[in-house]
Amino acid sequence: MDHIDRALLEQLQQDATQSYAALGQAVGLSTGAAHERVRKLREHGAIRRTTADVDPSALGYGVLAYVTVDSTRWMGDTAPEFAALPEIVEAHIIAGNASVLVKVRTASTEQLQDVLRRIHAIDGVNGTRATIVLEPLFERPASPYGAGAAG
Amino acid sequence: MDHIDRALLEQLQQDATQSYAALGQAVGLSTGAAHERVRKLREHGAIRRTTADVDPSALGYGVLAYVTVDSTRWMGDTAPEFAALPEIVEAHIIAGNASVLVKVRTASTEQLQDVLRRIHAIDGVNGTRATIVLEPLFERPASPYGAGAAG
DNA sequence: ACTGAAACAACACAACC
DNA sequence: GGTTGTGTTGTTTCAGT
Repeated sequence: MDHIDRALLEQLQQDATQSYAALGQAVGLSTGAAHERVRKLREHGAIRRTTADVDPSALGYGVLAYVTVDSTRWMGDTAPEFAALPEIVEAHIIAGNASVLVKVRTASTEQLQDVLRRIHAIDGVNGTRATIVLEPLFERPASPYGAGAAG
Repeated sequence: MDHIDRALLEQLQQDATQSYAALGQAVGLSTGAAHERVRKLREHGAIRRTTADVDPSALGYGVLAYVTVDSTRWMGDTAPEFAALPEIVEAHIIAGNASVLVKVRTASTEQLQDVLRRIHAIDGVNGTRATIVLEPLFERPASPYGAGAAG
């Protein structure tokens, strides 16, 4: 994981459709070498997958909310329960007042309410607090670059 | 935006590297027709881009936090200020107690503290509350499917 | 709008440095 | 680990329906 690998990752985050020739040129490598580097980045899990960034509103999901979940038990093994709700796009164990923070996309506030109901049905859950997003300022499908972290 | 388009979007979210031939086969279309459909989905913005999903920890970003930001003024025009901090991967205007919710990735808690310091330096900001993620249960780079929303 | 085929470009593998 | 070359595969365009 050197500076060339990081440059490749940055390029591929911006546009994963470009050819290995273009990719190589961007980082100062031949087509074959760029290809081999990317293959290894995939193999080692640095690139988890390459995916289409789909506009949620194109699918009718106009409501975005973050929900903190209170519980009466340890929630570290509840990933399957939350993942079973397709409207939940992220779930995290957090430090602080609540146990779990989830990110939810729905078509309507009615549907959001239904998701809250289903979260309440999960064993150990005894409370939720939803925060509705009025306007997304931006969502980068990206990890930070140029922020000085070491790989 | 019919059921075939939705099937294409789902396929491409799972794996954007597959060939148009495979894509067409998955949705019951010829190579050329699949290609034309995907071209239009890109053109109309349903597919914003195709991107590599990079593991943040591979880049040394092991700390994930959500920060609510309090302010003394309307924050609807502050997207550039927040976007200028590369560690901020999402920013939203929210309803509720705080004005803005941001998602932050850093290499360390020290670096997180530095981000908080720079958020405080934004005009109108008069408070932050950080919630540290102890363990991400899952993050889907996906919009929900099969959740009953209309396109 | 989809099909099928032909021209073109990119990928994947190999031999070598 | 890199480059350059070559057969194979996928992409892209277009006439026909």
